[in-house]
Amino acid sequence: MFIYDKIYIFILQLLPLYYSSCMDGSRKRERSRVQQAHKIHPVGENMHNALQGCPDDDKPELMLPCFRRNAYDEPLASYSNGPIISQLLRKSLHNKRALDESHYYLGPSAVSSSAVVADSSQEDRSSVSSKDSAADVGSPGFHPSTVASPEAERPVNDHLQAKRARVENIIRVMAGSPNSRLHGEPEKGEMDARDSRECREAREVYRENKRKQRLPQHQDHNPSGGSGSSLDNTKDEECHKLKEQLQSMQKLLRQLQEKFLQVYNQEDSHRGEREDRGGCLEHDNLIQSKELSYLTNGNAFEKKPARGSPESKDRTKPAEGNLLNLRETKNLQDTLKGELSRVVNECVDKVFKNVSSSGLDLSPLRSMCPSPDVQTSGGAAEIRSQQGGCPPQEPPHPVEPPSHQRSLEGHGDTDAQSPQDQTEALSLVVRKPAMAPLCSVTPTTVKRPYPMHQPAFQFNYSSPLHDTQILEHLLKYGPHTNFSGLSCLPPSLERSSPDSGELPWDTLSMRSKVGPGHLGHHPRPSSLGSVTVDNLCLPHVKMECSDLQGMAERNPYLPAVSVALTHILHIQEGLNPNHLKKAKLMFFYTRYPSSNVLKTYFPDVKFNRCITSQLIKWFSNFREFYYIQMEKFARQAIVDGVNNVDNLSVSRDSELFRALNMHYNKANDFQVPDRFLEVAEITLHEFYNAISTAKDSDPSWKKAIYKVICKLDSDLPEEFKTSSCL
DNA sequence: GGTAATCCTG
DNA sequence: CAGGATTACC
Repeated sequence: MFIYDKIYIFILQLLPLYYSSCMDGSRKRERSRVQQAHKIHPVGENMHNALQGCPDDDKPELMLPCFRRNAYDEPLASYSNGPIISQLLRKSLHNKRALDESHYYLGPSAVSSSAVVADSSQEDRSSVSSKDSAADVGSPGFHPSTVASPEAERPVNDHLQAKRARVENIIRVMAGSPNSRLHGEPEKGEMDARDSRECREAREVYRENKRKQRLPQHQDHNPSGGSGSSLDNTKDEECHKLKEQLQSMQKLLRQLQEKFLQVYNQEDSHRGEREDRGGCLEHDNLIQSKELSYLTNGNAFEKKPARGSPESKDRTKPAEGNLLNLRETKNLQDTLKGELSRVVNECVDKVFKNVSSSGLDLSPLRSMCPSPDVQTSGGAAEIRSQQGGCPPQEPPHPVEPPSHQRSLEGHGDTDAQSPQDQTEALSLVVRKPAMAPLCSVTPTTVKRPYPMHQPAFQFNYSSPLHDTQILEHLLKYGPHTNFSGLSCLPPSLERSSPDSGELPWDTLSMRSKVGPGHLGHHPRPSSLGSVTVDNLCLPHVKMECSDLQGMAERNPYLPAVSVALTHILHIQEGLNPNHLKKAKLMFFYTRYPSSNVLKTYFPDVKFNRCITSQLIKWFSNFREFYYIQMEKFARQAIVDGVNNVDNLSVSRDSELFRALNMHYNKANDFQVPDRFLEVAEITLHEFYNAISTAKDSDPSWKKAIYKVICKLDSDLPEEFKTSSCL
């Protein structure tokens, strides 16, 4: 089996999970649009949809050894060079020539050593034939060429370059920004696949929603979590899958490394023979060595003589040649390690970034996860040191960092849009996901558009996303948590495949817990769903986290995971500032919510006696403020000489409303329902009448008013139920 | 007795 | 907004 075939297959195996984990914002927007059109909403999908969810939706067999041409044709067209793989393949070219020319040049059908190779080759051929027929192995122009003749080996090089280009492009696509797909309209097949996928999602959501709505909502406090068992099981499964996929990824890496070593050990045995074949091979080896040394950041090869230099000619000496081989092998190994490490890390980063790119600020994530940008520069050193070698770090792709930055900057403005970021006392070690409080819950439009809350996406963090938030949420809610109410998830992150262990990062499809940005402007197609009630069993999660963290720490290829998981251990529960904000907004509808209502509308809160009391206390405080304001303004009206209650009205311009709005809707990003104005006016009238009739002399004169007001509660919009953060 | 609402205080 | 005290209700 030839090295590039192995690389090729391996890369193609990695590709789907890359795609599955990397989804760009435009895709999400597109998805959102489609969802709206279909009146369905995005949700966590089961893993079964993983493959269909890939950009290559229509190629579910992508994971199989027999790859369809389309699986890599598309990436191929988008990118050009890939130094690392280029070097590897170039080297493999020499190896092949030296080892067994006929073996390879007989064509794919003759390659019987491995069905996988044969399939791959055939697929290669078919894939290339259309656009690259000149390089086709089986094409007429392709003939076994003598190694010594640079001219004659041109067809070979063409073919190999074609393959190399594909591998490189795949690598590049994996390593680079998935935004490449953004620049074009989604293909029809993709769209169709997506639509069908979303239909499945909708059904899934509906089921989950129904399940959630059956959750006990009575007030009997159930600290153990009435609905916890199944959810905990789900979380169990997700964590387990996550671990399995991590291991799968590691295994793939190891396998590839071993195969590389195997191939090159084999190569060593033929080294002398090859070297006798003439200067051409030697020349190419020199080129490769030199370029490898360049790519490997030169620790081992930095002193490598320049191409064609006198010193290089001496390399034909056996001892030196062997030494070189050893070093090349080592270097190649390191190169591969480094490259794969980078790719894996980038996959991880992509996962996080795409989660956060759903309208989230990414900067915190970048600071947390060694992003590819970082890795290729300063971070590379760390990785090298971790690996004990010096995996070459390919110079940063000229395109990639900008694309990342673009995507980051695209949402960067969300970073600044935290005028109302809650800073309330909050727990401590790790902040709960700071959800954007900025949602207009009413189905109507917001009073006015607030540019700062106009993200490109439906949901959006108003404050920088804490680095642990996503992973915290992942473990808290599980990869398949129904975030229907928070349907900001990139489609890619909602894919997973239970029956495929080859999608290691699919279950990293973290659901970010974000708040709806502008419900008014983006009628949320998620009314069906609701946030899965969190009955997190914290000790369990901690255990799982520990496992994951241990894995991550043991695996130097996953520094980002290691770092991230380290933070997960501090997951805490309870009400967070966003819950408070939500409660305040709910007050516009209900002044006297029952505990059942609270439980219904805070589905992401694990209710216990303390939490319930706290929530009730919140509303009590809200009422207190509300009545104080009413009394104050009623007395003021009397002082001001208002002699008719009919002259006492509450409008959005009135001082009373402003005071209330400032208290419950400080950011003023919520469209206060008109009903609240009516209730406020009624309350004001009640106070006015009571005071004007001197009923306030009675110590309990307010009770009558309370009795009236408590009947004026209105129903809460569904949006409150479906989203934990508004 | 338990729960929750209100009142009061910080 | 939380904590404590008081009160009301079941």
